[in-house]
Amino acid sequence: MNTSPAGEARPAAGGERLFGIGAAAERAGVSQRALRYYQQLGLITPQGRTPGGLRRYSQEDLARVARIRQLQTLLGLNLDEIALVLRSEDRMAEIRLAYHAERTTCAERRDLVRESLELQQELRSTVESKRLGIEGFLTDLDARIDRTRGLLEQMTAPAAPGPEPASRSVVGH
Amino acid sequence: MNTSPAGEARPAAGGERLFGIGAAAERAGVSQRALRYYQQLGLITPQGRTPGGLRRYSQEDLARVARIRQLQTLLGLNLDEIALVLRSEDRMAEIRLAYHAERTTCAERRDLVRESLELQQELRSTVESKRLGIEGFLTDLDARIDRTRGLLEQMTAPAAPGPEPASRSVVGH
DNA sequence: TTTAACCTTAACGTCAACGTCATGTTTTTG
DNA sequence: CAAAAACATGACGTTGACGTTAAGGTTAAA
Repeated sequence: MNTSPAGEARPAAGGERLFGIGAAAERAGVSQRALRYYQQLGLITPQGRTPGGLRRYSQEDLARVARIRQLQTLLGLNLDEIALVLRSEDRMAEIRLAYHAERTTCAERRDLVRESLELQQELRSTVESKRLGIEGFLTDLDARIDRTRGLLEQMTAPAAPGPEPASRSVVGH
Repeated sequence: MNTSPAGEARPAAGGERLFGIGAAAERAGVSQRALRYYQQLGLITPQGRTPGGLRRYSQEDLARVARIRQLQTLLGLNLDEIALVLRSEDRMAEIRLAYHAERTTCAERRDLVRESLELQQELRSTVESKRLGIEGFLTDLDARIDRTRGLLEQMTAPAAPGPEPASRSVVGH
């Protein structure tokens, strides 16, 4: 990671402020290399370039990077799978816009929407199962923690006043 | 992955049936290489070996492999982190047994228990945040799915009978 | 006992997701 | 405008988690 002093946002004329790759990387919490790599894989395209060829990232771009990271770390998808998801989402937005403008419903687009819906539902089911898994893991872990706490209590307070050796609930210290 | 015909369990004498690495791998849903690799990293040690040196896995071993996979795929931990978790769990079980046998509470062990508790709590917090993240992701995804469904409906049924163009709920097909 | 199936260790290969130069360009700052 | 800071492209390096031979031993079945 670079030790650059946090480059500023550059307002051009319209008002949408853009970031150089350094500032963008810092804000997104990834390396510059990662940003270039994502671009190479077609995951993002910085909103523009300076006349000299330097990348300029918009906040929208940054949000996209955040989404990439989310899909990566939360769901454990690899970058190819992420590309699929993002492309599908992009197509949806595009179609939505087109539909909003001209009210034409051509069958080709309908099929694309159907396709997107299926992918979303597939994604949903994998995420749901992941949620269940994590939930199960958590309750199990809580049980373990309870037991560990119990043991620790027993070890620290050896003289028990009450004559009940078979208790198993948390007292909420 | 091997195309071996699903080796059988080998009952020795006591009754605890053991599996060769092929059968173990198949049951655990990992490759033989993975099992050896886990062993190399100290994550598992097959319960025993044949006189000739072949690994024998118990069901307990298989459960351990399942836990490794769980920590890997569900939480996204790497094998080094998994090693830490498992070692801590092992120490806990050991101490629990020792405490059960001789009632002695030496300070050294108490500290280990405390240490384990802290690790468990740390793990819990990361898992909890992961759960929250996934939950958020899911509700967001559900909203997206809703919107996609809505668009699809609009595109398939263009002739609207009722004069209300601003509806936004699911009808539950 | 002789296979055939299964297993051993050792060593090199692979693949994703970047990290890390090297070298030259662009932009910003004083 | 000159130096400093930020960036571009290209190419090679790294790391984790295995995959894949290679060259043999072990075990179960016939």
